[in-house]
Order: sequence, then C-alpha cells, then structure tokens
Amino acid sequence: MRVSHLMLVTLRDDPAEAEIASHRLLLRGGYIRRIAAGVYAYLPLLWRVLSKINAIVRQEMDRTGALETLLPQLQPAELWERSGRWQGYTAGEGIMFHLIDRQDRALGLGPTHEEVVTALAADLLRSYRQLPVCLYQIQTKFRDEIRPRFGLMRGREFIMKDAYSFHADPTSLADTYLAMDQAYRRIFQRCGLRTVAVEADSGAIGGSASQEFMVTAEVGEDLILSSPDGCYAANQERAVSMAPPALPLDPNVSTGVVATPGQGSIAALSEAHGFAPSRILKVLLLLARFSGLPAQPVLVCLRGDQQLNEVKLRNALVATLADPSHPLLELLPIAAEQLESEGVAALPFGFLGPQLDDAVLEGANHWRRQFLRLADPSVAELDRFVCGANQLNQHLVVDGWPALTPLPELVDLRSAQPGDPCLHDPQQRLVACRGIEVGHIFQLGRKYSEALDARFTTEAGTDEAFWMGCYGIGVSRLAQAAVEQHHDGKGICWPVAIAPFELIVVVANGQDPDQLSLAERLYGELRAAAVDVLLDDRSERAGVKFKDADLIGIPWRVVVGRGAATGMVELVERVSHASEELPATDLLARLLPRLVAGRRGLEIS
RNA sequence: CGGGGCGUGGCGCAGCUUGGUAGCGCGGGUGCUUUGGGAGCACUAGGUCGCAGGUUCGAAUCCUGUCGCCCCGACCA
Repeated sequence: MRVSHLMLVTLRDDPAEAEIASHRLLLRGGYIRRIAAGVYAYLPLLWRVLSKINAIVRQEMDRTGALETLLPQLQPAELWERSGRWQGYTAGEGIMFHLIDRQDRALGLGPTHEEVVTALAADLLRSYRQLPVCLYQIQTKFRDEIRPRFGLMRGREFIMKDAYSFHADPTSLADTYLAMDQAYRRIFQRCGLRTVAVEADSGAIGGSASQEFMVTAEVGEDLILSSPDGCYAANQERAVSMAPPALPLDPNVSTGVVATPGQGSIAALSEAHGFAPSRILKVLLLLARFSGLPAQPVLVCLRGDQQLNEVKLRNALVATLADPSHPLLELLPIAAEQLESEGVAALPFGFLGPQLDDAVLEGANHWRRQFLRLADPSVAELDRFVCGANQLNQHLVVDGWPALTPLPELVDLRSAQPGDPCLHDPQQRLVACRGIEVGHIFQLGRKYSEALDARFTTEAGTDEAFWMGCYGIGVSRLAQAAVEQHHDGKGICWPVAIAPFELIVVVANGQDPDQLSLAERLYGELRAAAVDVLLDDRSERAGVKFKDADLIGIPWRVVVGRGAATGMVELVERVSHASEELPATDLLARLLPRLVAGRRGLEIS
C-alpha cells in the first residue's frame, strides 16, 4: 500500500475531546473518528489492526474446536422476557437500545447474545451425543452505556468476540472453560499484550466461576488486587482478604452512653475520643429497588476502618431477595429528604446503631417496613465496640453483640484493600494495580437454559437443561488497550502482530530519482517476501514523513535517502529508535528474522 | 441521573466581563524557493459564532429555553 492512496489524515494538535493517550493517538493518527457519543468510525488503518486481531482470535478459537457463526443483532423482546432480563436491561439504568417496529413489536439491539444462542441450542441440540458445542461470533455489539468514554474503551457500539458453549454436565463445561482460558492467554500473548488473569464478579451476566483478562495500564478503569507470590489476583469488586486485626478499645472507657456532639463521622469520633476506627461500628442505610416489588430498606454493618463493596452487597441482595421476574434495578444510599417524602420520621444519620428498630419504618408508604440486616464478618469478632445510639449526638460503648442486639446475618461485604493480608497466606499483602478488561470468561451454569427451557436428552433418557459457558473479548477495546500499553511521546508503537503495516519505506526526497527507484525496488521485493509493507511516496518533506511514521506507529522503518546512490538504506526500529545503515541488498536477510519473531507476539516466559 | 465544564472555518483556540466591520495558529488550494525530523515567501478559498425564542437601533457577546459534546461518580468487552 502507498501512503498516497491511504486516505491518511493525521492531526498535528491533540483533539480536545480526548483525555487519555491511546484515545488521542488513535484520533491524531487517523485511526478513528467520532460519529456520536461512544460511536466511532474505524478508518482503514484501524480496520487493518482489527482484522489482524480478528484473524488471531479466529485461529485460536477454531483451534479449540469452536464454530464461527453470526447471530442477529436485532432481537425480539419476547426472548429477553423469557430469560427475565428485558426489564433489567431496558428499564432504569438498563443498557439495551430498544425500539418498537411498525407492527408494534418490541425489539432490542443485542448487547450480548445468551438469549438468542440458547434459543438456537434448544432448537438444534436434542441429544447428549451432539454435545459439547461451542459457537462464537465476531460482531458489533450495542450498549447504551451510562457514560461512554475514552474512545473505543467504552463505546456504545463496539466489536466483540463472544462465544457460548453447551454441555451435558459441569465437568465438560469446566473442560471448555479451561480450554478458553488457555486460548485467551495465547490470543493476548500473540497480540503482544501483557495481561493478567483475575478472579471476577460475574455481574449482570450471572453464573458462577468467572475470570477476567486485564491489560495492565495506568489508566485502566478496574482495580486489580494481587499477592506478590502470584498465587492470587482478583478484581477489587470480587477480591477477598483478611481484615487487619481490630485495635483494642481503651479498657478505661466505660460501657454506656457517650456524648458525641456533632461527631457524626468515623474520623470525628476517632479524633475526639481516641476510639480506633476498627472498633467503631459503621451503619449504612440503603434502599434496594426491585422490579415489581416494594423497595427494600437495607441496614449494613461494617467496621469503621472498612469500606462497603457495593458489588458484593448487590450480589448478596440478589441471592437473598431477587428472582428472575423481580430483578434488582437500583441500589442507593437513603437520603434524609427521601425519608420525608416516604413518610418516615427523620433518622439521626451519623448516629445510627445496629439496634435501630424496624418501628422507624412504620410510616413508610411504599417501602417494606422491615430492614434487611446484613453485617460483614469482621464485625462479628468485636467483643467491645462503639456504635451510634440512634439519638442525635450520642454513641454507645457496647460489650459485644448479644448485649446490644442479635448479630445480623453475616455476608462478606468489605472491599479488600491494598495492604490487607491474603487469605491463602497472611504473610502476603495485597498490592494494587490498574487494568483494562479485554476478556471475560464465565461458567454460566443452567441459568439461561432453564429460563429458556433449553433441554437435551441424556444418556439415561431423561431431559435436562444444558450447562453453559460464555466467553467474551472486546476486540475494538483490545486495539485501543494495545495503544495504551505501547506508545511513547512520539506516537504509537504497535506490536508487529497487530500493526496495520509491519514496515514503512520512507523516501526521504521524492525528487531524487535514485531514491525513488531504489524505494520502488525494495517495495516490490518486500511485498514479494510477504512483508506487510507501506510505501511513503508522498511529496512531503522527510521530516513530515518521519513524524507521521512515528505517530501511526509502524514497527519498522526503512529510510531510502542520501545513501541511495550507493545502494545504502537505513533500518530503524520504532520502539527502540535503534537504527543501522546497511546495503539495500541485505535488507531482507536482516529484517525477516526479526519480523518473524515479532509476528509471534510476546515471548512466553 | 447527580456534580463540573465546553459549543466561534477541517483541527486547536482568542474574542463574551463592558453589545457596534469575526480574529489567531495549524491545516486546504495556487505559484516560486526549499528538501533527513511537522519549511519560507506571496496570493487565495473557507464561518447561519450549536439551535430556537427574547431584550436592543444593533447580539458571538445580555436573558430564557433547547440540543450536542467532554470530564468526575453508579455500568461493562
């Protein structure tokens, strides 16, 4: 390909809309253009990158025996109603684009394809003899993200590889799950990305085991907690740890009421009375809204030095209260103004204790008039603690739980923090880093197959629901994550395996016939040697071409310049800037081994 | 949705406070010169100042409404 035919439009200034390096570079390098919030055109240069990623993904998926397919993006609401997800995905904070057609039928634009693929499985797969089956597709997905951002990182329209497997039993599911884990590691390694696999929350998709693949990067939206010995890594949403031991309460402090004027926060209490935050009981009031049910007030107890993990709380609520026909729509802290409009008497926020009586909910118009009471296990061990007295400006020093009120149901609700001891080895302390989620694999179990009545006949002749797994890779996100991980002050440094071109031949002076003819000759030879080569034949000055080559990030550059008359060229590596002069006749021999190594991706360590 | 900010030639911005001929840099076109790290000179094209109302003799500027976008939080590949 010649640059003069590439429709290459690079920008000299940073576009105002872009915040992070990868987004800026993709815009400046002429890879993407924004069409609407979270909606981007993939320009020819990026499409080449995406095609290379897709090719790697296909090879590795095919290698596992998965079958490529293409499922509809326009999906009937009825299918989603059967799985119980239509409400959750369209109402409230739902992310599914949906529409009504001319016949008044409701349709959704596919954010994911469990429903469609499960319905197909129900139709096509009748016998255990046909199992296991794994279907995958590479396709545009639509999600009306609450806040699209960072270019392709969180778009409302994006490219995803999604795969779904169907099994006769959990063992077969576990086998495929493991095969996918291995395939994913190969895919990211071949793309030249440093990734870490972490335990993950399975979120809205549902299911049991789940693992995410994170591209490590400062700007990642996810926080990863891991142990230095490499035995444990998890998304903070999911991470577990030991709470650091609670500090003792001063034995001279007597049990009973403490006046705490204006000291409605852990910090203020601790400062005024010397109570260790780990001995102060934090009581949070939240409201869980379920579709079609009265809102449920939730009272959560945590140690004062710990933070609530909202994902864990949501999961606990769903596990205890929700069912598919009443999905959890929203979980929010209860605000003072809300109490009034609900008809509930004001509560002494900042001075709440776990003994707060259900009677305070008596006037509630729409809420359930009984708290769901949950506590993190770290509070159970406190033999003495400080908590609110449920009176303004008063706290209590209490001799343990039974003395005050029964211990609420214990559920892990804490956010694990960097520095916390690990469960597998308390000597190990969790450390934090940030990551961009590029892949996620789940063992779904029978959630969808049961909801959609997708059954097969077992060897014993009985009918059973399929065991299912699902496996996603954010292809367009991966491309941008690669830029985030591989760039410098001058531009992108694509890994060879996914670079739009492997090498660019730059003619320093387009007026010089020697340079032109040598460059043309090399261009021909390189193409004949199956090198993915770009020829910068524009009538620009050398400086402009060098800047553009660096910006768009072609891994190798051959400069045909002053030495052309004597057959000499310069070979430059983009990442290291290392350059060498060599006879043009030696170029292929010098370059090819390095190119071939680069095409393999990261070396496996 | 809550909070913050921005909409002025293709891109980056100034002008708005204090209403009065719409500007700068980059980019585009033509010509000459230049030619190994975003060239110089000359000429040139290109803007309903997001949109709709209002105030005013007069609105990019003031007021009201509306739409779009970006950033911080709740969502996820």
